[in-house]
Amino acid sequence: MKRIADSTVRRLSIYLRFLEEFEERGLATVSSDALARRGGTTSAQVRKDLSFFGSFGKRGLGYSVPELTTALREILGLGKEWRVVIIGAGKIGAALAQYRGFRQRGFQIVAAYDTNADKIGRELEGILVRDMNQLEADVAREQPDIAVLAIPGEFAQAALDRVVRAGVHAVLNFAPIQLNAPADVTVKTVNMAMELEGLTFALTNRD
Amino acid sequence: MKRIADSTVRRLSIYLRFLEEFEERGLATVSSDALARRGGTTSAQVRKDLSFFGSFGKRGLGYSVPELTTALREILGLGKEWRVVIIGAGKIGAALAQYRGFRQRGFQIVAAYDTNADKIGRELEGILVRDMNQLEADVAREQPDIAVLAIPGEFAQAALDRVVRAGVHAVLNFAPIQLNAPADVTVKTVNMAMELEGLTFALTNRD
DNA sequence: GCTAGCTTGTGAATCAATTCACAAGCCCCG
DNA sequence: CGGGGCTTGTGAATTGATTCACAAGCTAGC
Repeated sequence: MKRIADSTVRRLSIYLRFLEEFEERGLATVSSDALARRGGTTSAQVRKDLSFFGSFGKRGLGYSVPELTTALREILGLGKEWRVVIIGAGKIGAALAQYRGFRQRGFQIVAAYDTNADKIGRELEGILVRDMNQLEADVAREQPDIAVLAIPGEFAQAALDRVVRAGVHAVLNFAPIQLNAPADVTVKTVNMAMELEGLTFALTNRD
Repeated sequence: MKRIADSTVRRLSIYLRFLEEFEERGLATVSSDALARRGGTTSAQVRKDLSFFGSFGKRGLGYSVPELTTALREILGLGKEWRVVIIGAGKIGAALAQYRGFRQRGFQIVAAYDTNADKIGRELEGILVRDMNQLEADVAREQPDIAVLAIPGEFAQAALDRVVRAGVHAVLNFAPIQLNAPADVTVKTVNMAMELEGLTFALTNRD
């Protein structure tokens, strides 16, 4: 398949959210223009994005809301239940563990890990906190799909290396640091410091 | 000034982080190539990014680490102390309130707000939780620069409208929802669901 | 079953971002 | 104090993403 741009995938995510909203409101069909308006983009963009994956609409009518919803779920890989482990049972780990959208969208949090003896054995929002030393053995047995790094920056690269070596191919990183991973591993970093600097830049260079 | 792309600003943030690292290690100068290698980009990209803002290097030698650090801080608007309010004193609000990088980089958290009577008046990581009803009066008096939305999606647009009406021009949104704001307000959204879907897309369409 | 009115899907055109490539400039060494 | 070895800064070229624009196709109404 032709390489799909990151920006396209992000927009597909957005469209899916709107489709779910439309579905709730009982709409049967939706036009590329309606989707575009709702999402602050253009109808041509919507159609182009979808065209990478096939033909989902009916000319003159638009897209069937349930059909396009299903198609997007499939494209985004939301058809199966994904197993997630959280590395780090601190405040961020806790916020993630209780995040509704996680379970709602078919992500099952298998376990959390920490090195702090006070935390190991306790529960974090109903999820058992395990000893980081068990990580490799557990991953080999339970084959989680995604690891979430919720630990300080100075430990993040080492933790990434460990989960990668153990066989995880997708990592969501909350540590404010640039990580290096092999090409067959996808890493997405959520870096609050960077977002804040985007804001201060905008504030400083306004008008 | 020519409009600067978002991607450029993000990279400047990254460079700044590396420069701080280099400064700690005591390096006096750094070449665009060294910065590029550290950050997974190209030396031409680094030079082009910087060239939008001026000329910071010496040919044949590279960039003075402290000088470029200072220049980037200035460009990104990190020269002053910014005042931040957190809307929502739940788990995410708590994780943000205790986030080290926040204070370290000159962001002062002024207050948190919630509508839940049980939370109002308590402290969240040392920050007073105030009644959401006071928001407008407080903002008028204290003039915070940035509002962070750490509330469920269904309340986010209303909260955004309120902080904007009160005079805030920069918002960091953690609610998993697309927000609409006037052109003179910058909104950055951190949407975990979207990042996760980027991962499942990659996992699904791998090889 | 024909026409009017929409809306899709997609090449072509435009706009934006990245990479190339090289003259200009600086430093160090002899 | 002149030449060799680097590295910057930047137009030009390339690559990538978005927007345009229109033929093709569907629906509804009569």
